[in-house]
Amino acid sequence: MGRQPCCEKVGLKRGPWTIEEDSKLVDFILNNGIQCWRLVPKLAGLMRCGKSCRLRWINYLRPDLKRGAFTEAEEDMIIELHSRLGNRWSKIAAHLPGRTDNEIKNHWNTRIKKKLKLLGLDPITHKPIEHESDQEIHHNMEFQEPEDCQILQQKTEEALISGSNQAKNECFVKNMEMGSSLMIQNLEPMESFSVDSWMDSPFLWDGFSNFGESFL
DNA sequence: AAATATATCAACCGCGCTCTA
DNA sequence: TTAGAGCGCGGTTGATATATT
Repeated sequence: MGRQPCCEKVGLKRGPWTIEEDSKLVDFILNNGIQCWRLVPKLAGLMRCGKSCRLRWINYLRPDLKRGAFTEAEEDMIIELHSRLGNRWSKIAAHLPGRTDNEIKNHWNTRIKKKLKLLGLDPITHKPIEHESDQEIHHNMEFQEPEDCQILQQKTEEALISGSNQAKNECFVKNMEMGSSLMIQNLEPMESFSVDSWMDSPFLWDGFSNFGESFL
């Protein structure tokens, strides 16, 4: 026998909130405060469950919420806190006034995780990702279409000659995606991008700044 | 311009914890 | 002590927006 549902779901509205619903909820909470979430929808005249009201208020309607993109300082803080606290989003959110656990969790999953991976860091342990063993590299290469490798290698060389940072970065990301450490090692101008040293490369950081918002 | 893929984020779900009778 | 109610949390889903082909 499972746990009983938090409320009678029959006849309850679900999905995105309307402006009218939002204003009903805000009006009610500002005038009455919150004693019991289960009673809020009934008293506020909403066809929602208490849980849904709570979530809407906490994640969207609270007047103290900060809107807009995360700043670099906030991102750094999230990374630092995550390294200490793990996926305890509410604990992390407690250190970032105006940000919700849901918002931080979403931002982590969609952006910061990728950013860390590109920096060669494991988003779970926050440690540098281990080099693939030679065996694994060879294994990967076996499953790589040789034509694809050739095309990528050619494009990488062209990018290096062209001097375009954007082109270089595109090729670099593709190289990383293909897990083709061997290809990178085989290209003399790209040697500085062995996993050991690529994080220190001015080329890489220039590239990141060029990515700007689209990268982050 | 249309179709398809990918990214983003609001909202939901279910579990576990805490409180209370 | 225990069972049930309510709340909060973290994982997941799905709708929408945006980018790419």
